[in-house]
Amino acid sequence: MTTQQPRAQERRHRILDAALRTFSRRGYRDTSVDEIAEGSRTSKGGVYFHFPNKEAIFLALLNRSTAHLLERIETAMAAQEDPIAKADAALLTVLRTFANHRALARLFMLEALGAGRDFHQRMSEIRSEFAAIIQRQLDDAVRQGILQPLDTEVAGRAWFGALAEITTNWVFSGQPERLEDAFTALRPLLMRSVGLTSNSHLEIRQR
Amino acid sequence: MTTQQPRAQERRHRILDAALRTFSRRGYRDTSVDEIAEGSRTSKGGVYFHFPNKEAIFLALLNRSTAHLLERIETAMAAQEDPIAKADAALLTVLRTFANHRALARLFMLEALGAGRDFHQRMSEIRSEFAAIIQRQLDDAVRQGILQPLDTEVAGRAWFGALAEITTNWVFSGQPERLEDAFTALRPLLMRSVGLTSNSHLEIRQR
DNA sequence: GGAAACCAACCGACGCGTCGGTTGGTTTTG
DNA sequence: CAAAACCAACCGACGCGTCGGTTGGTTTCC
Repeated sequence: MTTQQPRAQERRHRILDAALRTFSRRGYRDTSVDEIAEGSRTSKGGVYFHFPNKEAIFLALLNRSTAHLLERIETAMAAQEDPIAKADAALLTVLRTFANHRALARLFMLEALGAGRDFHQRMSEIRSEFAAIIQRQLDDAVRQGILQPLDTEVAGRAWFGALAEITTNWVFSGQPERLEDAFTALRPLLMRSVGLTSNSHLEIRQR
Repeated sequence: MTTQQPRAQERRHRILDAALRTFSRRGYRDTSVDEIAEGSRTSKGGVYFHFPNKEAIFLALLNRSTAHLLERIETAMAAQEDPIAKADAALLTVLRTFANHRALARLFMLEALGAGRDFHQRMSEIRSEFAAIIQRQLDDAVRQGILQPLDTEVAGRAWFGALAEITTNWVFSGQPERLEDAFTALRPLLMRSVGLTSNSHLEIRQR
């Protein structure tokens, strides 16, 4: 293997970056591979050297983005002790990431769902993955006696769903201007929903 | 518009019914007009007599379905006195309708997003419309002193988002088997989220 | 009979994926 | 060490199927 890989690696990244830009601006179906090639200062042939087909580009992008987001979530959660604080940190991380990368938010909230049958399976997994992160923390909280027992699976999904709806609406309409603002209103709702009075347990933390 | 013949009206309905079936089974983009024509025992030309283009078919379908669902919600809400009960009835109506018409759920939760840019606007409106219905009831509840003041807009969206997530997951995975079952777990969460203890206010009502 | 409703056949654009060919760096060899 | 051989990476024109939409003629209904 004649080591020419760094250049190729970088090209591959460029392709995925261009794909994110274009998919999130024009949607999966309306994006042509030619556009991605142009956006990544490559050629169609170059794109097809790195990916077998258009679908694979999208899937790779989805996986890369998911992995990146999960990583950030892990880090943020690791900085917290309390399971509720961990769950809270996870939500906040998602919100902040999307707030700073609207294209990413578009991708996850709109385009990925609309990209067609073949991606539904993967999207279902990803959504469940995020909900499961919440669920695990709630389970811990119940185990530690912080929460009364409850259906944590539904609660995890409900929390995620609430967050997703706020985010989707922001993607659609740009409201509220600062996405994080919505969270200050959402947080007490979520806390109360699992039986925590606003100030009983969770102290609002740094930043 | 020179009085539509009853036969033509019926044909138009058949087209929309076929469109619902096909769009929800194969998605907007993957559905060809030929398929809709075939599914409605018409011809392509016949379809194009009733609708100017494919987009209009989808939009008409979306609007018809939305109107129908809103109507059911209105009816269900009218049977309740209490604003919280009204909100609850609205959610339950949505859930039941989707539970009985999975194709409709697919359409709203998945395919509508994949139909392209032009539909995002309309979908945003529809989502906001549903959230606003909840919001109005919460506002009433606050006004009547049933609830402590809270950000009802966020709460309305959060409620809707939680419901949507549960439903979307059901569309994806078929879990839980009976969609209504999820609501029995979700309801107390929602109630608590706005500061109602499970049994303080709302009595579980008939059916 | 004539307008409304319907139809089969047709058209043209578009986009995915392919494929023959190029490039520029790396390894081999005399 | 330099020429020859090699190869991963890259390029872009084009074939081909698909599909939205059109058209000109036919049937149905008043």
